Amino acid sequence: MTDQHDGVDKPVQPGGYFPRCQHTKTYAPFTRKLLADQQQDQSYQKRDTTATKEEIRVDTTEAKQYFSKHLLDWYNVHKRDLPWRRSRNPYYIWISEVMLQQTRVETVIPYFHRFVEKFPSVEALADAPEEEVLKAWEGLGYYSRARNLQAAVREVKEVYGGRVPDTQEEISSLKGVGPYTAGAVLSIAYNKPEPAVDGNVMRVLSRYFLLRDDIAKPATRIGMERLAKELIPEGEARDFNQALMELGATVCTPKSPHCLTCPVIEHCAGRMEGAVDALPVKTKAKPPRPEKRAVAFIEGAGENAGKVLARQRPKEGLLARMWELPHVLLPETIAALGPESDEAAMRCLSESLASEHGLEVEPLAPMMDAEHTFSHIHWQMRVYRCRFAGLAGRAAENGSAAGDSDDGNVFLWFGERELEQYALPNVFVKILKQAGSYRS
DNA sequence: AACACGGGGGA
DNA sequence: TCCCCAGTGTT
Repeated sequence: MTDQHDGVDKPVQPGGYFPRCQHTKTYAPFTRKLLADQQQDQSYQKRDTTATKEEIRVDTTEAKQYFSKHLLDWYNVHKRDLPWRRSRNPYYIWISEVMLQQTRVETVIPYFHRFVEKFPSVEALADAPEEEVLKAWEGLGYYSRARNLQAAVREVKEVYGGRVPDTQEEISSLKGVGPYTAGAVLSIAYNKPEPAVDGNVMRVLSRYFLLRDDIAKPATRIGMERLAKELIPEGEARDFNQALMELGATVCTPKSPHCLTCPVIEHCAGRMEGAVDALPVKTKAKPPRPEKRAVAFIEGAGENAGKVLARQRPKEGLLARMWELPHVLLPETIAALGPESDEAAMRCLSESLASEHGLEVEPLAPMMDAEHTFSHIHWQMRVYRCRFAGLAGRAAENGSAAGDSDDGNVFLWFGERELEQYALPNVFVKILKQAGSYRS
């Protein structure tokens, strides 16, 4: 946390470009104005008649104009050559923005190329089988993004005649399009003066304007959007919004920011306060809960020789509709026993698979360990080699479609061909690779 | 307001 | 290895 924010009123400090204010939180003058606007627009207008307030307003305007102009000039020289910047096709911009949610530029680039090649238009994506879209997203994470994107694209095709909407109301109503993505597409594709506030932007603004509000809180994002919108120079929304994000991504980085090359260092309030390293303020997420899981590695025989039995996950929830090796959550009583609990774990694996899926297996011996951390769960997995002893109700036939009643209960023998066709969470790709049953 | 939802990169 | 990153939807 910050060293400044101790809940005690600070005295007004003389000197400096942005003298500290007499509040429990120490804001620069125009910072206070931002918050005042947000909370009490009218009362602020009335108070804004004194000489002191007048000066503050002038200061604010200058600092904002300085920021916008220098940032824009910098961007025109230093912008990166990114695939989606070579197009103004709103559909491509949209794809890139959805992929860029929670995901780095370098990671997204190869996915973006493959995705637009495979689904070059709204119609192509709308008409594609969901399975193919999920496969194209494999490894990118947050798979509901892919599902929501396709649902939204189908709506664009049917309701808007294939044209990506260019109004806040319409585009925000699409699945998976929140405040950030809406602003990004409207500004970048259509040059509309809407803010696009992501993590980069909140970091940059919190430092430059010395905003100590917790960026994890929704109310802070609302305030940032208001500020970001004010900063957009007339007719320059497209480049300005990208400039703001570009600065956060390449200069005003989370750790060890490159202040000496920053185009707006001269008026950066965070820098002047020596508070850059402490900003932005963000409450920590709680650590992921640990889960011990037993995984069944079941090799086929006869016509399924060389294949491994996989299960399709339910259509809702974690890793929805993706494929995986069958596995079960071990109860605390077993998990607490530690590595010596293999006997108990194997019994639990066998019993759970039988009762939950009608899958009969005989666990033979531990094979390998694997770990996977989601943002909220930590999986500690032990893989057990198992002998296949039958699947109740229905044989594990390749190619059979899953009915609703089969949700979470569909099995398939996975070989090379299935690996190329169906999406698996990363952790299972790694397990299969390490098991040496398949080539990469 | 709190939680669910992946995976990658850097110190 | 551990720590950090961070949009949208749901409850």
